[in-house]
Amino acid sequence: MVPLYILGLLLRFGPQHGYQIKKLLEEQLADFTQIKLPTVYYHLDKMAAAGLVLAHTDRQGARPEKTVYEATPAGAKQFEALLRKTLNTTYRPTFDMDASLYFADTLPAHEILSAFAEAESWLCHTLQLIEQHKAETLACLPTQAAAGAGLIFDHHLLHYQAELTWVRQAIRRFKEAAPHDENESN
Amino acid sequence: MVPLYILGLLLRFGPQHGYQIKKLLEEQLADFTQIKLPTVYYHLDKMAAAGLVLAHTDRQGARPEKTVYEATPAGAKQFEALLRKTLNTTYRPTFDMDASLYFADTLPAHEILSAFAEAESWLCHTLQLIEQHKAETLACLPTQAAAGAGLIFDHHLLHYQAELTWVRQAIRRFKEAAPHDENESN
DNA sequence: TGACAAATAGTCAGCACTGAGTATAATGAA
DNA sequence: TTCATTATACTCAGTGCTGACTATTTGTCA
Repeated sequence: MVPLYILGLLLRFGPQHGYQIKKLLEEQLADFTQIKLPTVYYHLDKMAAAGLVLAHTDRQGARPEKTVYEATPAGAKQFEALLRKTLNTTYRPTFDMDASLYFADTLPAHEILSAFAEAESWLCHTLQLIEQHKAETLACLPTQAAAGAGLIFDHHLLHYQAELTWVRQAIRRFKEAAPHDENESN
Repeated sequence: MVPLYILGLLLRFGPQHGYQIKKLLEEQLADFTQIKLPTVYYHLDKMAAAGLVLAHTDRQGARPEKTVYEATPAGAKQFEALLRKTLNTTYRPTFDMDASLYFADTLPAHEILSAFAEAESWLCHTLQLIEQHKAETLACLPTQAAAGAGLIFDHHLLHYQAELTWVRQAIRRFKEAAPHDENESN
């Protein structure tokens, strides 16, 4: 995943510092990835060793030197290979929540319910946020790029929507199972 | 995640070998986690060092010795803490697919479409599989345990459903964008 | 009864990732 | 003018995970 993003950004926007790549990731993909700066450097170093990117340090005047990375032809080839591979990955989610539900009988019902209640409101809020980002982003993007971006936004929206549906279902079921113990406040 | 599962299983089913824990994970949670055997041992060792589990090797006759792990009271406490923490984790998905869509303009439309077509049929198939597992599992489970398991199954079903909806939407959009080039077969 | 597969029970080296830290440059506020 | 943030640019040690390997035991079919 990470090498694909890095190579793609280098090819699309030209040579960059590690820090600039991180910034590009934030500007363009903040909602969809959480790649950290050391991760970027890790892969840049690795790809430099593999000849997929060229690292040349440049020094301007008395400034401290920076390292600029640039995709090589081998890198461009690798980018295409990764792109194809990624396109064919299958969806296989795992949810942390599931573990706690598997052991749900160990916890009092009201604790579970309050966790779910918070999840519900967070999801509502997040859905709105993403919807807003989508509108903003698509507004200032050329049409052919907007198509891909729009799909990515919808991908997340659909899954957040599904999560919300599920959380509400869970709340209903827990309320049915343990009709009412509202008076337990720790 | 993994320590939570391991401690929970040790507390629920009593002392176990590493291999037995792995088998329990497979029998009970195969659809929801893909924890590997070395991962189990890694965490058992760590938790043994931390005093959360007790490891005692037992030898029967001339057999080679095995290591049996058992949750300590400190382990039980840690289990509860992890359970609470996990219950309150927020849903934040990332999808590999998104990366390839972000660079979709680099690939010919028919390649993308065929990848999505395969994804669609795989999702349909998987949905049926999970539905079937759900029916089987819930049938042979006591009612209060079935509640948690049912929710976990529904969690996955809803998200696979969402993914399918999205894939179909994507296919429609790509077909609109690139009306017809059916005649490109590599 | 020997022979081959499958289950059982681990070990270990290596990879991906990141929190915490270092260090300088630009920018703004008092 | 000085001092504190913030932005820039990078390093490193430590964590979690797992593919590939080893080795024994237990069927099971010929």
